[in-house]
Amino acid sequence: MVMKIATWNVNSLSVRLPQVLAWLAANPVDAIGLQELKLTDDKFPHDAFKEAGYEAVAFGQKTYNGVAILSRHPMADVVRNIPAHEDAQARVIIATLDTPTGPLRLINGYFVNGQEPGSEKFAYKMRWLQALQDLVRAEMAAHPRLALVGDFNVAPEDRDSYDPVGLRETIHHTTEERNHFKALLELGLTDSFRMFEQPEKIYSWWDYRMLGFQKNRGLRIDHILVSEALRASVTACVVDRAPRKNPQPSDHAPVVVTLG
DNA sequence: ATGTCGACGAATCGTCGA
Repeated sequence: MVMKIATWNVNSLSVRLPQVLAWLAANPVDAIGLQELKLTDDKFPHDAFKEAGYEAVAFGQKTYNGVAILSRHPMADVVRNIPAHEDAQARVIIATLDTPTGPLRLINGYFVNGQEPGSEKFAYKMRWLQALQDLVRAEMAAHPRLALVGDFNVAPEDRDSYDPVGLRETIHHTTEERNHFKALLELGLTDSFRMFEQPEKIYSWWDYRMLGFQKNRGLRIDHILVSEALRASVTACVVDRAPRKNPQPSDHAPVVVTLG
């Protein structure tokens, strides 16, 4: 029973809905975490996704942020944001997917960007990452089959950046951010992309400016982490660059994990 | 500092965030 789970920062679901529907038609994944919806829940296109075969749970807000999970399998026990962490920004949604191989806890996050080290936004990123870590620890204790997906806004290693030297200790590259990523791995999660031999210079985000995509000046900041119980069934993890070539693309590409 | 998107409010652009 092959199952696929994806993550995609769509940078405005209103603008990107046709592309998301087209991608799902070509890639009928079991579930996908979406980030940066930039719309309120009353505007969430439940009907369009239902026609495509997906139930959705959403946690949106006006203008910024906003996350959702689409699933072909029934969802339950939905959590919005980090319960122990007061936050005006809609960045996390969690659901249990009732899959043929058993329940799968899916945590979908739009991690804080952080602007630049030393800024107030960076301090918020650090607090948020700590709160998320505590939440993931608790979720893992309750749900052995767990995946953490989303736009992490962290390039975990130098090979995840087009210019690790020039961008050393800048945002997405700092030791503090990378330590938070490592802390998630130390909880027992595995970066599914790095379970496999991958081509060099594979990224999931490219700046809109300066022909970033055309020059492959990107970062791998969108990730799918899996728990020990899921790890054995992972057979592939790929970035799908194709949607980045669309007219009016998101600045991010989808990442897809296959569970065999 | 710049570049390019997208949302927003109050403009037919300026500002913010990424």
